[in-house]
Amino acid sequence: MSTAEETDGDSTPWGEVTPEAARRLLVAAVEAFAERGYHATTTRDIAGRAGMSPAALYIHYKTKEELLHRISRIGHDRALLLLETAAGRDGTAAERLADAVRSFVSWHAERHTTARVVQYELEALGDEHRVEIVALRRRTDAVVRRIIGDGVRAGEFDVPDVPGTTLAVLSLCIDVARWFNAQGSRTPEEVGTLYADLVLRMVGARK
Amino acid sequence: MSTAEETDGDSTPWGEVTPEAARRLLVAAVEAFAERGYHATTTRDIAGRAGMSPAALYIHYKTKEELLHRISRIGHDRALLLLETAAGRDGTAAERLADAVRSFVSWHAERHTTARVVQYELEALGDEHRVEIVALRRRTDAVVRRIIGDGVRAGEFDVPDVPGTTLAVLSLCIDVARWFNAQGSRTPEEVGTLYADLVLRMVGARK
DNA sequence: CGCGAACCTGAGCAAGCGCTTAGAGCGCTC
DNA sequence: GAGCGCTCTAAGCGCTTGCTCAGGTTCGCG
Repeated sequence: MSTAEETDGDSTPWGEVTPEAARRLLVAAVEAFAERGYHATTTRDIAGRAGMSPAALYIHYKTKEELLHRISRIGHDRALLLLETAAGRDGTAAERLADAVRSFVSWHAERHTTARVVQYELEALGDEHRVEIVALRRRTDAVVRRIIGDGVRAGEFDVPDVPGTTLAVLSLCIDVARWFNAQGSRTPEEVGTLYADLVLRMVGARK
Repeated sequence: MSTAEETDGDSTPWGEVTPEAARRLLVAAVEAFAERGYHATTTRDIAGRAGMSPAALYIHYKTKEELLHRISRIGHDRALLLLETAAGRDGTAAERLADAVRSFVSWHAERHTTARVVQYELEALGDEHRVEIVALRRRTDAVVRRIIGDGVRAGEFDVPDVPGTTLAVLSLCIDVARWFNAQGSRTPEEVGTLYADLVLRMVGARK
């Protein structure tokens, strides 16, 4: 944990953001956006949380919207990586689906501050940036749809409506970011396990 | 449909809001809040959509936040009424749960513009108003939990974690407001039916 | 030591914000 | 038909917003 730097795990969440001042600003922005929402957050608030003057923000980022885009891009990349890793492992469709849901959901719970911004501030992005992010989300959808489709073809699952069920599964997982509370009684891993079970039921996985 | 006025159904969505100018403003606010979010919406935009000057808004509402509160209050009341009606009917727990989910979800799809504001702009409310709305949401949660609990006690459902499953079911239903698109390929009723089936699977209802 | 690049601040600009005020128009009653 | 209450508008106030810019500090490097 101390010497790890670019191992791409979750050890240093914003390790790819340099220099350090830019990372501090970005972390401050994540907190502020998650608490109040993008539009209700001022650049003065972000700079203040990072211990800087408002003008310092514009040395590292062209606009407030660019900050949101960086957060959204990195967050989507990480979430997609989690899903694709689980989907690519060996095992039955049920095992891969459970694994994917468990890691995707526990990430949304563990890092719910980031996830809230990533999942619910999409519409504040500018047109070009939004197009880029929407493409990532389509890949996310495709990964889940593929696992469910595999399970249906293998006779493991009973799913009358694959696209609809895919949508519902992803919607269920994403919404964890909205309600999860760190002070609550469940750990991120517990929520991940619960949700993996619920999703297996949704696709009619044989026990 | 033509002569119905105060029958409390969904025939005249904002029928309880009078006078007509106040209703026009409220409908305009719902559209604007749903499209851009509360904080990104200006009072000039709301008044403009209602065909009035900005000052006209303040004859009918004390502040912009009061508008949001009225929308949120009426929307929560309606959604809660749908759930309680379904929950209070005769039938097995599975029938009541399916009924509740179907009507709750198809309302969120049909009136997704309103529902988006109601469900996702909670945090923009002032402290007192938010407390009031949160109380309504707890009642919503209690209704669903009760049906699921009934089903477990009757041996109809297999649910290891009732509070967790209740949370997941409501989360799934509510999130319909976020992704539903009127131009999409599914009707609100189709989504309601699909979701009722998925929820019955989640609670392990016997076929 | 001298110099340039990188980083940051204090002050502030133009624009837009929520909301207020003075008064106009209109339909109602007595 | 004068007076009154209700509804609405034009104008604008005070403030905050995202963002800029000239200048200062710090640092590595010759």
